[in-house]
Amino acid sequence: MAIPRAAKTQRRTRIQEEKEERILEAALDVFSSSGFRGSTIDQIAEAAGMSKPNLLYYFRTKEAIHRQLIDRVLFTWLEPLRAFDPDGNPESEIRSYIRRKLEMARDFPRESRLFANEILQGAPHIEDELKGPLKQLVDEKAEVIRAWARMGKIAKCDPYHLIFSIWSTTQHYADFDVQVRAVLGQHYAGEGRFEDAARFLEGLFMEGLRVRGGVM
Amino acid sequence: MAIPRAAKTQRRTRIQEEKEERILEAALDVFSSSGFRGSTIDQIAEAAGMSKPNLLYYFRTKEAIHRQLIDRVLFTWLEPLRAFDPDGNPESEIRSYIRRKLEMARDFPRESRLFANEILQGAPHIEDELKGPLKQLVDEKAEVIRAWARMGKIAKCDPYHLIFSIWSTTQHYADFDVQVRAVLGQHYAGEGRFEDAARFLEGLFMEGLRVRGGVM
DNA sequence: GTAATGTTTTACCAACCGGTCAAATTATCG
DNA sequence: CGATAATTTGACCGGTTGGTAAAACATTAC
Repeated sequence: MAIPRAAKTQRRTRIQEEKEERILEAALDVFSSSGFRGSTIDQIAEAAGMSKPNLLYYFRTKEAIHRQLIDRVLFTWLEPLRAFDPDGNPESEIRSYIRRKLEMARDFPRESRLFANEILQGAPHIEDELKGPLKQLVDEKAEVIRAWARMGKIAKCDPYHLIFSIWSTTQHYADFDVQVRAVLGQHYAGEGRFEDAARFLEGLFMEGLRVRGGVM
Repeated sequence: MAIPRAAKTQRRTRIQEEKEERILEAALDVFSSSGFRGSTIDQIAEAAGMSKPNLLYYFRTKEAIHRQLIDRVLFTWLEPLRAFDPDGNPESEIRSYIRRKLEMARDFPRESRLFANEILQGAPHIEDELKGPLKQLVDEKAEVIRAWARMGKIAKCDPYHLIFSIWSTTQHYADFDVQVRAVLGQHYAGEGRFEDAARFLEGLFMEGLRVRGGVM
């Protein structure tokens, strides 16, 4: 009997693991460039090299694929912020946070766009995660930044808007890649733009946060 | 005979103007929150309070609505950058550019999201405008900024990445509004976040661009 | 080998989608 | 008023969409 929809079984087979991985990989491609509503199961199935009913054997609905993808991405996406060390040196912590976020924009642009698409369209699937775990993490790190400012290690500033500005400036290179490419023209070639961006952003934030007359 | 599809006539009637406006207004709502592919004519028609065939009497295709909307938005969207004055004071020019972009994010978030959706999904409808008029304008203003740096009025920096960072930080408050709301929680209420953002961003960019040891 | 389980395919469905058509209705103008 | 043009509606169409059912096929366990 062929009842079990890959869920009834306790143990996942080798084929299941492979196929699910292939589906998620394909879905990342499709969802990140068309958004949830604009993507079709057929597109994902084709990108994954299988038929639609076959794909639906592994994931019962389009939502199920999307949810699993979002969950996975959200976790790794916050990794750099989690790594923010309260006991570290403020300058190097912020500098390396910027650098890591920029590396992620460079190396995982699809993940960034998947996330951006979701937020842009009102985050219908992840509102809870934003208000829960995300807010909690940001609150925690904001307090760290505030403490640094109190100790005079960096200029006084609103830590939330500081974090927003680091998010937006770095993710811009993934999310608005087409625009960046159009504007930079020939200078876009290769990955040089990421080095230029890193230099610019590190300069901006380091000078912008420097305590006047002192060293960070 | 009822042939004319609102195009054959030279003169637009009062009804035509009103209805077209209502359709574009409704389409802005729908497109900005679902993207092009994710939006349906039915949704737009319902939001505009008319039947689908009636809507299609004014705009022949879904693309036609979208194109007109994009054209209109793109023009006003670049207005602040156009206003950038080469002969003005660098500090106040940059400061007021930031402020104006932030005001637009506050007052026209749907327009920002429409644009963001389009870029995110690969800008299939406006690639030419990005590579043409947009690039040209940015090139021109980048040269202005570079000149200011050469004259020692602001710190040396890559003008393109400066512009990108102003775009991204300001538009973030429109495009990622849901996330900003989730993270700020109760502090999101009202429009105070825009004043906080303005204060933070002006500080960041003003200090970040200040020539060390001198005044801008 | 064979029986049980796991995987893939073919055929299909109801709902939705962008868009058309012709007829009915309403506004405009002399 | 009547005629003409502008607008609105309802019925419809072919193609796509998310998803299902069942049978065919492959794999594994004994």
